[in-house]
Amino acid sequence: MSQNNIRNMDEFAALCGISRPTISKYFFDPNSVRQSTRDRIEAALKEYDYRPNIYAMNQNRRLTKNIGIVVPYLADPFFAEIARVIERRCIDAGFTPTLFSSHGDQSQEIAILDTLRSLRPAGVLLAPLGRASDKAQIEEFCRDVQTILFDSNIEGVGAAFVGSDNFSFVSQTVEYLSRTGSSPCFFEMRDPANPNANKRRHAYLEMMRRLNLEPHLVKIDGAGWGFEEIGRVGALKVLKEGLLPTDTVLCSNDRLAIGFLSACHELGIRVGRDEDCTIRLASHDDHPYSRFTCPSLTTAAHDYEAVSDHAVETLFRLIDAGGKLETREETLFAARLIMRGSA
Amino acid sequence: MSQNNIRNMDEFAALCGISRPTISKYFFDPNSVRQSTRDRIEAALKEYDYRPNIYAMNQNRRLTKNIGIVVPYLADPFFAEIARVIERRCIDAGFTPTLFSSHGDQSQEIAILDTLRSLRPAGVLLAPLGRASDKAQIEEFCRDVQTILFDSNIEGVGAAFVGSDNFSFVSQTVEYLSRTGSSPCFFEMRDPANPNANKRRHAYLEMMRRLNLEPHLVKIDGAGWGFEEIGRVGALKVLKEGLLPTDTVLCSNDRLAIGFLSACHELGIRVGRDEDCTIRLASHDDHPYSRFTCPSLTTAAHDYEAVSDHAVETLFRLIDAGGKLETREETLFAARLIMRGSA
DNA sequence: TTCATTTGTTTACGCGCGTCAAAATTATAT
DNA sequence: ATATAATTTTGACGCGCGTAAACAAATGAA
Repeated sequence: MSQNNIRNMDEFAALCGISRPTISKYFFDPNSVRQSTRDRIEAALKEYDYRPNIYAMNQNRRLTKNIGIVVPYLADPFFAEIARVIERRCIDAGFTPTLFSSHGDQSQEIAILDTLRSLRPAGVLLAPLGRASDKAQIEEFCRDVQTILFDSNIEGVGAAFVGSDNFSFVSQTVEYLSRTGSSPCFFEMRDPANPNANKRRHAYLEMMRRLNLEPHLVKIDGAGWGFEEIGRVGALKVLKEGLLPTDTVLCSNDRLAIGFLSACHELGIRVGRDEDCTIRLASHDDHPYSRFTCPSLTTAAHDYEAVSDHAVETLFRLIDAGGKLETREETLFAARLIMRGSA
Repeated sequence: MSQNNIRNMDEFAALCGISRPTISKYFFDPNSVRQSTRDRIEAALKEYDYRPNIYAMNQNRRLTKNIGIVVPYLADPFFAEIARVIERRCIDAGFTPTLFSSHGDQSQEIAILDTLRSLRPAGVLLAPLGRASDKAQIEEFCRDVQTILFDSNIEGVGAAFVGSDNFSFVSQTVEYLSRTGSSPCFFEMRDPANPNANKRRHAYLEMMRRLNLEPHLVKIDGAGWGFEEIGRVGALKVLKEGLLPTDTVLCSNDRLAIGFLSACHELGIRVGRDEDCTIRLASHDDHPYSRFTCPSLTTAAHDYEAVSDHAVETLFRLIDAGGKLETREETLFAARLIMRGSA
């Protein structure tokens, strides 16, 4: 490894014995130059460890190699996990991902889109806040920047949507709970921030209809992204006032269920399928912590990998196609039922 | 709002009726121009919503306005939370933070430092992996880039360190547990990834010595960042084999404790201070989920805000000082004992 | 009003690289 | 070997802005 005296691409090109335009071409896409020249460049690269100035690179490129990843709430390990996988895929494909979290806040989501615009990214993977999103602004953003939506859909916005099939989640849990005991009521926020919540409610109602069972919706108050606390407070109220219509509860998502379990423990109510338990509880998402709750949560799991992979892959197709897919694709992945202690 | 036809700073300057160098100055620091000109620029900014090209800006600036934030493991809500606060502070101060997670992996940590180097940031806030870090590489990085270490210290590396006072954490929990019941054993990983773990062990031993109590270390196997699972498996083994020397357990951190609780539940062991409980459990960190465990966790809380604020503030001082503080500062913040159900 | 000080203007250059067109070279196929 | 296609080189320009120096204008206190 020699001294790193190389100030610019010209000097590096001279050391390689290759012209600068070719070097430039190589850095945009290593496969765009002949194998033999690629080898020579990479040998020199190893010896002198030169790296082109990213600012100068991106200034005049039609398209940068940046990819924006936006999640609504990074403190939720679900999003942290999915962001991790997506990040990995982008890097492996030669892109530079940048991670943003809206932190559950509309103004921050808008600010992120603004920042992204000036980054001129090759593409963006956006999981919108949902109900709290300023849809007009997102729509406008998607007109300017190649964007794939994930997790939370906004009809007609973005080049494609990749997410989980909420009906698959709920149908499996409802079917399982009904088959192995009494049928569940559905525990959810009155005013859910995430549109998936609405889809899940509809799926619950539909499944109960199909199974010819009477549906019960238990709606609790609360706003924001502190779902555990909302679930805990809501469950305390419901349990104390005896408002629970069934002994089997299906939570809209795991974080609410975590709060529900906390409330049960506070009240000395045992949850699970043992004889001394009075409540069965199940949920959706397979939150990273759901296997460590007490009891561990029976839930329906996202196919993280499939969602991440397909979102990234769709974005790459979009980029390759120069920003146009024939139609706006919507891809939904099925859930996998995970049976644990709580139901 | 007019059309956004403005292609560059020259055009915007013309529309303002102000010279381009002054506009340039304004964008580097709005306070560096006279109030009256600032007003004129901002009025024009509102009307035409021009934004300078960040790539051209950063290409020739001595110092960019970028700040890198690096955490070891973003799926841990503790780091997600601290990153959120730091991000906010940076934005408010007119900087552009970029968040990176090493995902518990040395090679990724190194890759991040490499990326950061070419971003030429004004400063970096780095929480190293700890034991898994390549210290030589980090040291070299810190020589080139203004860096403040946080959470996990590396002696002598970086311009300053900001973290929590592990002795404060452990002394409070040990004192509390010993005062209100039998004295605790210390439950930890045999080979902890984080240097804080070692500090906590020493603090435990020191506190037990001071209180004239016999210390007991319970070391469990496991590697990586899946602390909950490591704690669960370790606790299962310890509990099943009757290796627990006391009925009071102090976990090195909350994530291990979450695993411990899970194991207890599996084995039908009740945890808490009620009469029918056989184990008391406490821990450290005040993990965002620790209030929702069953039972809720008695723990020692980080002063998130203080750590974040002071880290950011120290970095700003460093930047203002042109990259040199008189001495390498190490600032530790005390913990706050949070009494909950588990002990 | 006067003079020193702060602030803004003019002019001009350079940063590091993208990109283009035409020419030269190399690889591949016939 | 020759024709054709693919790749690289040469030479040159421009991107959008930072920055420096010399000068002009505005400000503010005496």
